[in-house]
Amino acid sequence: MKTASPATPRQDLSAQIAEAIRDAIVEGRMITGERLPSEAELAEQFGVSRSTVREALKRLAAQSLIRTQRGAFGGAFVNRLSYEGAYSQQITTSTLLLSMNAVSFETACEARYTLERACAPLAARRRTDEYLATMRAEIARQSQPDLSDEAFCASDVTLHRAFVDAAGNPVLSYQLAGAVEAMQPLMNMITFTARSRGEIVGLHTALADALEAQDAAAADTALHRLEAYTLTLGRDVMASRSRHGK
Amino acid sequence: MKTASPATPRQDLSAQIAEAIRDAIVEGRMITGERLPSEAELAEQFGVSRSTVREALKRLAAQSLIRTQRGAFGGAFVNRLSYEGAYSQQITTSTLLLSMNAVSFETACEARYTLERACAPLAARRRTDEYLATMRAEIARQSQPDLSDEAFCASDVTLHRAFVDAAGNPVLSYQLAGAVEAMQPLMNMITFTARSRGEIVGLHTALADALEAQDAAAADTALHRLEAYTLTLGRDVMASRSRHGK
DNA sequence: GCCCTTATGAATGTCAGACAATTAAAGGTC
DNA sequence: GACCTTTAATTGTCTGACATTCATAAGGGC
Repeated sequence: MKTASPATPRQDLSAQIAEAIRDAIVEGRMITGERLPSEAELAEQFGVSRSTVREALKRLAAQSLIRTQRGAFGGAFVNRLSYEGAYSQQITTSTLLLSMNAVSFETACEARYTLERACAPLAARRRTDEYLATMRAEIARQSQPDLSDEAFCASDVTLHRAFVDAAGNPVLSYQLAGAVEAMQPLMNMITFTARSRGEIVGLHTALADALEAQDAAAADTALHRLEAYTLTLGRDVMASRSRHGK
Repeated sequence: MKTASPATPRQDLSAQIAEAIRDAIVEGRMITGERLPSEAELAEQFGVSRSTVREALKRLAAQSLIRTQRGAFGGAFVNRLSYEGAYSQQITTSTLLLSMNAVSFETACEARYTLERACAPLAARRRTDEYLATMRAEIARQSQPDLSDEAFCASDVTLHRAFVDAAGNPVLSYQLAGAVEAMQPLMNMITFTARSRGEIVGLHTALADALEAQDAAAADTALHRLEAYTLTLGRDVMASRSRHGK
């Protein structure tokens, strides 16, 4: 049946088939939850072997466009692409992009805080007690002197995500997830002294206070100062790294 | 050799292998441009068949973590994850998220313009003649009355991406690419009247003027008004859609 | 009739082996 | 040295088989 596309043998068959199915999903010809034909049927439809179809399906699964289920009445189903799924993909891509050293600490830092500041007006307007409580709790945790650097960073991420979520826009949260989480590996390289922790906790407190008072300008200021301070910390690490060779 | 992980048979072998290789790449044990062992070698190393390895590799290829080359001295190579690659993945994920109707037009619109406004201060400070010229050119195109709605939307995207790129931060551009491009399918549903086009072109001109004058506040205002206007247009479409069934 | 156990069949997951297609490099010819 | 041919390595594809999973149907005990 192979329709023999005239001059498109540039890609693998599996890539072409993956693309065809992806288009069907994106264009709404297949709806969420719908079951794809079985691998054997797809193989026949596209005029290829089952292995080729399977490779195509694995490509789609890697983008979490479909999920597969074994057993009777199993098969491949169109995924809903939940926010969580989108988040994790977003984070994976962003982390990759940064970890491949194509991006300087300065650039990543600037992007992250610029985006975060964008949330400030919405967060100040919409913040609920729930998110405020999360931020306060993380600030308390960050004040414990026996906290490891990794745990401090993780808490930092949690706090900032609470701030972003307080803006009450899931698409914004999704976009920011990448920016905030992807910075963590870079932040993890920083050894936090007691003094720098104190400084950061102070700025976090200012941020939480601003949100509580629904003062967007104050939140903006706190984030500006946090960016500046993070930048100096990061620069120190980068400088000492390049001094000690690689 | 199968190390028989104690209690992790939750995933397919191909997914496990993909994850193992992905970790190796992310953690820097494999560097950009490096060649992976051949499929046959990987199959032996992991104690699985070649098909299983291939499925794992397809998963990684779908995330553009690797690229494959046929022939002698071919194989799978660790990809650099260029900005373009990251862009397109970002766009795919964002588009999917929006197109699956899990997101309202209002939410998407708010997120998009909130993020774009975040770029205003940087863009106003750093804008070069190049990006200004691109914006002016797109405004001129949008003023042509015989332009199709699709072309109008595409030009809109180009203009807004020029604005974002003017901020001079590639990470920011990458993050925004998703927000801006993913809106296009939603915008494409809008039929632009001559009046609405005029309104939009006027706001675009105000945005370009603000950038030229390096006036961040004016750019912010223009984007606010653009958001408000886009929202009314979108609401009209949604309303008429729900009236006419479906 | 009701519940528990046991087939059954359809589907994915995995394997093994084969061949085709591609490609860079080595070797040969002039 | 330039050009052509061979070669070997590697991915791409196909075929057929078996293992595994799992909802449903069938059967048996009470």
